[in-house]
Amino acid sequence: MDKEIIYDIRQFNRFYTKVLGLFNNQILDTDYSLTEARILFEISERTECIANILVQELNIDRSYMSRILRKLEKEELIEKKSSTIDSRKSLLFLTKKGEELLGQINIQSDDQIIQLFNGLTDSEINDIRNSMMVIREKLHKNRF
Amino acid sequence: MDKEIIYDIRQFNRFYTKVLGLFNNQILDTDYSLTEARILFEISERTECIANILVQELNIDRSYMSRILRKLEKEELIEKKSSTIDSRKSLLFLTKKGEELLGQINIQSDDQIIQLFNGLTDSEINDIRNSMMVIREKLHKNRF
DNA sequence: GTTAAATGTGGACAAAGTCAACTAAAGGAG
DNA sequence: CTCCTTTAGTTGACTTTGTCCACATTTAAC
Repeated sequence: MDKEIIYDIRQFNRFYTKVLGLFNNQILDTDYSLTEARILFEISERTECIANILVQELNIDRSYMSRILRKLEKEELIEKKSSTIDSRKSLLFLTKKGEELLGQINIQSDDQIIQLFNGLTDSEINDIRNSMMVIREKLHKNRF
Repeated sequence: MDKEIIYDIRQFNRFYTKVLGLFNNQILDTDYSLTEARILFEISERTECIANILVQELNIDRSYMSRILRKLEKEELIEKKSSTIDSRKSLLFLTKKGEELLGQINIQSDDQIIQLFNGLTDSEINDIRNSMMVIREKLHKNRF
């Protein structure tokens, strides 16, 4: 593989690390971290969500996940319901309060995107979007 | 701005958070963190690098940066030379050992890229690369 | 039925990051 | 030059985040 291509990819990775870093630090007038937000998001997207899926999906240590979930439960953002078919597992659900928080987070995240694209023309925005789709599709095929 | 576009962008951001996460956790059979690697990289890229530039560029707290640099100096990866024209500043340089480490890190990082693209055709790789260039250019114009 | 694997928890700890107070030097404005 | 402000960096005390290991329980596999 060409050195120059690798160079460009790494340059993009550094660049996008910075973009995401700004996004994720800025994340939230709420008192919750990016990780917690991602967990809430994943729970809301899945019909039968258990801790171990989150561990794999978000690449977080099991014990750490356990503690985060306990905290979220304590703050009544999520509920755990022990599975009837496999009592090792707990099914995870957002509470009303959790859904509301996630809603807030989504609004703020949308705002961040809007700011990121502020000043660009519709056509430029569309170019970026299409480029993102290309990257995601191609790499997705390839294990991600 | 269209809801659907925002949705796609955020999907990409989640996706690429995961990609970079894997990269950066995997980062290194060496005993150094991503942040330390980035600092070494930035020092090597600049002719007159001082701590405060790194603070701004990498978005890291001043006090934290101070400690990291002290550690890197102690491990003889970098050197500080107090500026003659402004004695508040220290100019930062990689030592031989630091350059060697960065070299190793670069080799490993290149390998990661190669793995990421493993199985894709040259044409697909080029599509991805071009897409990355588009994103970087357009967003770069826009403050990043 | 015994062994192995999966799921989750808890303790103890280490690494990463933050906040505020501080020193010291440089850059003005008068 | 003197006073004030800004910039660069350091230090202490702290919180948050993340890791490692041992463990209990339950299910799956042979």
